[in-house]
Amino acid sequence: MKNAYISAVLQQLADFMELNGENPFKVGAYRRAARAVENSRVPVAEMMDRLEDLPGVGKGTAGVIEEIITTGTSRQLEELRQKLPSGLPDLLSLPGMGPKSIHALYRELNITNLNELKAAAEQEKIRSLPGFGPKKELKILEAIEQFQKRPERRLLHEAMLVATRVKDYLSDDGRILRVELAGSIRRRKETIKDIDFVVATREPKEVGEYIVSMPEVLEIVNQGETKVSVIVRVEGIEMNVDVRLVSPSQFASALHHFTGSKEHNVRIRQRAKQFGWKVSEYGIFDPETEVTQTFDDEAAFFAHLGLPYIPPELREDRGEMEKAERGKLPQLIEPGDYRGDLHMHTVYSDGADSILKMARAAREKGYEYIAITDHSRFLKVANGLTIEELKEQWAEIDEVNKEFDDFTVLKGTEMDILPDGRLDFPDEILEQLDIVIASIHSSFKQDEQTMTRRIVEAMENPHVDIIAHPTGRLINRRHAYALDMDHIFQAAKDTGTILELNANPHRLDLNDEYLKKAKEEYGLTFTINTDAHSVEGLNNLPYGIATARRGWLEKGDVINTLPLEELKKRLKS
DNA sequence: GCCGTTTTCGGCCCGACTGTTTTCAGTCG
Repeated sequence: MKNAYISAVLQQLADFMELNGENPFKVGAYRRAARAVENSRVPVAEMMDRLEDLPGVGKGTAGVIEEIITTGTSRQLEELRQKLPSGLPDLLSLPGMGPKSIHALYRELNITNLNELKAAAEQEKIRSLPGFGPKKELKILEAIEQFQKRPERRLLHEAMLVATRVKDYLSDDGRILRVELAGSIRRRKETIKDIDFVVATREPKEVGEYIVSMPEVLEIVNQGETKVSVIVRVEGIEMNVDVRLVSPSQFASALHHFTGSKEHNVRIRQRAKQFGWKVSEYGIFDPETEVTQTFDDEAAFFAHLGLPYIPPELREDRGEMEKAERGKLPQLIEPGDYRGDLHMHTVYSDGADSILKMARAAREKGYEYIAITDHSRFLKVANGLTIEELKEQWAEIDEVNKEFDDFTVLKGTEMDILPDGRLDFPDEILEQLDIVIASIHSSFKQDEQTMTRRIVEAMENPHVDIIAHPTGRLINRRHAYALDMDHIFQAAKDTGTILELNANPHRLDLNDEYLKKAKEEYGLTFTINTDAHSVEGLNNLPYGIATARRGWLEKGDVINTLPLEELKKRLKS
């Protein structure tokens, strides 16, 4: 039984308990247990005898976890399901609706799902309940409308485009003394709902006026002394932007606070409490001296709590606090560590630019090498190369290499793994290439066993160096193929195959969580590549680096940081 | 329900905002 399943049952149990009016701390305890299970590196089902080793798991929740492992569910959850309508937990996801309101509506008006809630609000039945009124009724209707429209989370690169425009505008005003991105976009999550900024100023009112008069603003959601919230449209992308206005001395604390994540902030406050202090967005308050300590930057903020600087990408409560406390934070990979891109396409297959143009653009970026990896003959839609065309390309690469004495173009391929698991080129071709990437572009719907075997067999070929975009997901568009990832990671370890982190912001594949798991549990090595189909595509690298950092990767985990000669040694012969 | 350099009971992260009140409960990030 997978940890994700056990964790989901615990979450459901917590939702139902909350709706049932249980002690909020008890509910919180179950949520914490769910998180601990989700984050456990070991399958929890294999550690039944020491469940209480998990942080936040005690006698009570250990018993429930054991029950879930043995019976697939929990008796308490089933009883609550009998008692409460199954649609109630869905209502928790409506903004402005918490357990108390939902339970009151159920108790007083027998509302059990979204449709009944909508009908009751439209018939103005809600306003007469104690604690509710006309405004709340209207808010409920708006929330339902918003929810049904489902404003999908935007991809990171779209959010960055909007954020960059807004930041430029903010930086132009002399009354704004400091400005930084905060929230999930600063942590570089793969999708973003709102763009958060923290701004330091002594004239919040005037700056608020300046913000709402930005030409790209479509709508002012909220304009106060401490927060301005607007909807902007930049190049057709509409997003919500929240700007927090603070005094210069509060800036560092506010930046930390609004960067989050929420879970990370909880851990920070708990630590401060050990010293008897209170952390808020304004600083760290010591009740004994009644002094609120402020900081010049985040590093000073962390130092005050006896911690090293924790990079934003790690602030997810995935173990960074424990590591920071012991001085064992990873030295995350930096953009400057990167020496060359090993996956890109040219006019030979479905790319837009020539080998020479790609090479020159990469050299301009300061790279020492690239690999040209056009598609193979099976992939007709992408104009995949025949063996003859591949050999013509080798001749051209040799010509291009004559132009440089400080830069090298490697001969590669992105070769298809065929639906039956065979590879698209024979070994006598593969052995002549510097680098062989294998990947799947067909028959996505095969079952888990077949799909996993396809990839594992490709890894077992002694010439295959890399598996590109291993799970095949397209964020917000297509799910990952059905794969047994533990099996894939084990096979990568056994065969010395390198897994790609594809930096295309639509892919980011492997994702942050798989990277962390593959590194920590299997000790794998990775490669970060843009999969560029044009010179512009090379610019996607920062999204790959950011995702690698979210996956706790260090320089030594990524082959693109190696000098050319060492890279060649690391690749299979 | 969990937990302990304030340790086996009594807390559990903090402050702002909103809409409902007439001093506060609920929700959010």
